[in-house]
Amino acid sequence: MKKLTLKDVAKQLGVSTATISNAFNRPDQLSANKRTEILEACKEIGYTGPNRAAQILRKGQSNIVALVLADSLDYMVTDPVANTFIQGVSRVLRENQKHLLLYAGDSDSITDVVDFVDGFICYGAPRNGALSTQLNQQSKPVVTVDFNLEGRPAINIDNEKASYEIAKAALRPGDRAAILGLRLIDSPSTCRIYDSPLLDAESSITHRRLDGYCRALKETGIEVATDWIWNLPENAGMYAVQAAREVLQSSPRPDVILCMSDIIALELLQCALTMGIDIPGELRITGFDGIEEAARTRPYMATVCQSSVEKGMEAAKLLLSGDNTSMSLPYEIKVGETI
Amino acid sequence: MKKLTLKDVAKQLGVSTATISNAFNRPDQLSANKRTEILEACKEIGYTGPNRAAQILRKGQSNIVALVLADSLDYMVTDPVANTFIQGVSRVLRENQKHLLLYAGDSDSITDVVDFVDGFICYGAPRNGALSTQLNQQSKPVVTVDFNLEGRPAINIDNEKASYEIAKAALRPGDRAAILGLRLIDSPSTCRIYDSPLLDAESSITHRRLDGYCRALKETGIEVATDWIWNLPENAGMYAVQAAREVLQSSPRPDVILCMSDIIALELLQCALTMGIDIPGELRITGFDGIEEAARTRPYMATVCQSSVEKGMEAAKLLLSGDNTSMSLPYEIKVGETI
DNA sequence: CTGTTAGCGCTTTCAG
DNA sequence: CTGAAAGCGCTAACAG
Repeated sequence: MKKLTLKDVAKQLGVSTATISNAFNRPDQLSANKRTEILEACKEIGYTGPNRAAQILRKGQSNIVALVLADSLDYMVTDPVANTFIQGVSRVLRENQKHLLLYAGDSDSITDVVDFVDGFICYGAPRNGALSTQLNQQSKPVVTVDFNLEGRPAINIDNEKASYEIAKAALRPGDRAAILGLRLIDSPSTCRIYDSPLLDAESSITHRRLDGYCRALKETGIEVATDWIWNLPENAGMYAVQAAREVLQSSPRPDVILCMSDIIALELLQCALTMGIDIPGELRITGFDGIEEAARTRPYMATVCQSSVEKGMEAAKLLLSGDNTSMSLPYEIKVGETI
Repeated sequence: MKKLTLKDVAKQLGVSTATISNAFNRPDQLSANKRTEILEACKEIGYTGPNRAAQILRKGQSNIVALVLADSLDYMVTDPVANTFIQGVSRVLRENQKHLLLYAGDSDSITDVVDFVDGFICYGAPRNGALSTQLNQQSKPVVTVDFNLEGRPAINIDNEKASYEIAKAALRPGDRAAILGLRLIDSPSTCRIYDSPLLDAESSITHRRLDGYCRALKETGIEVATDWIWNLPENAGMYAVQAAREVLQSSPRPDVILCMSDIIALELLQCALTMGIDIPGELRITGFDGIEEAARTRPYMATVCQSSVEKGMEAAKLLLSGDNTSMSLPYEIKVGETI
């Protein structure tokens, strides 16, 4: 049995195509009676409504929102921070009957979808920088998160300030301090940064975090050499373990280690405990993000809690509202038991 | 500046629309020279290729695959098992230039997307049973995972056998045993099942797991009353904590607790350790799934490892291949340190 | 309130 | 290899 078209149905019911269309899309254009009559008849003969593909072309609207993630879905989908963000987004989209298309930030271009999605939420700077340009050149709404695109509304937290505050809480004068950073330089593996050229030093949030750490360090009278700053290419346990081992085996060992994510901090904590290091007696650790697992761990991780769910919800709301107003979301310093 | 259409471009370049279309879609229809010449000219004037919305309508193909999850995205997106599955799916889709649309299993219907997606991967029985019917009635390819749909290819592991084996490994004659189950009955909160009507007893994989446990229990000469079987509505820590408390406070306390997921088992382990219970001396625990966190925990969880990444990859491959052959994937019993 | 009609932008036959 | 033309299925303006 071939799929029914609106035209078939109109013929069968002996009314015009406009009437069928209106019955589904514009209730005000026909009497309530006629409408329910038509809708029932449609149900009876198995017509579930106008073909969406045709609607998309005709209306220029698909009810699909693309969520452009910073990196390949492969990485992103297992990152707990990204996940809670997606959770927030999906909650609002669902309320508004929109659908969610996941788009990888290392894709070649957005041309595959730009013609039919209703808008973009861009979570973090796409690994492929060309996407940023393309996103900005097209005319559909874009909301950026943890990242800025000229002229587009953005949602952020104050990463510099948050990092400054958590570092201040952890540091004591005379400390030896190390930093486990994220995407500070362009390297495919865990390594110390030395004087490698910095990656997106102007725009990336991890550089803002570094700025915050550095301000706190300076104020406390502590210097950190670039061989005490590690770079992880991705926020994944596997890279964190390597960095954790390297830093814990340094001699002399640092008194404080500032980590740019909870994943990193947790892995470090695990390593340290295994080595029999007393936390926070011999070593203080701070994280960033406030993921659930960080709260489950004993001792509780000192970290910056940002509500990713809310971030996601706000991003989706902002996109759907069409507003062009950026916003800065609150965060919370959780002192925990590791400093 | 208005967006260019294929027609505009054809006029500007002084060729027919068919030629432009062919240049983009069917290289064999024109000389290589002409083709690159056209493609370059297009790039120059800023035409990135045929409008996708129109292509979708015309070709009946969108390169979008819908992943129908068992429940709302809200729940699913933070479930580590689901996430690794999505990871697998996305990896294969990306290789094949397909895009991923996440679809909630508690949606009202699939009509919003059925007209334009190229196919469906259905991960677990959708909470809204109507979706199953609709999926089966439409003509686009469907692959089911951890679940069966008449006439459609399915990917599963042998849940009954795996559960039997892990239970056998954990049980000793004379044990008192309890079960922490998942979606066995229709209840919105954690509770014992007693003799509530079972939910999808025929088709659900958690009932297969229960079958496996029961076979092992019987063989070992152990009886488990229905007030020693708990039901969790979702695979989430919050429900697990409640069940864990209830079961650990039972008196006499069980010697073995069989959990239908690692999330449940981990939460139980945590509770037990907090209460000072010796694992496995005073209490043995088994999980199911083999999530990463279960391997990070000390003592290591005894569990059934199934590779969700592979499941996802196989599901996507199967969908794209158009084959109609179901498959059963291997699993591995990991004895761990909790039994 | 209903029917007619011109496209939305493209693909693909078909004749040249 | 090219150009003309018929739709894919629908919506919305317009005239009745």
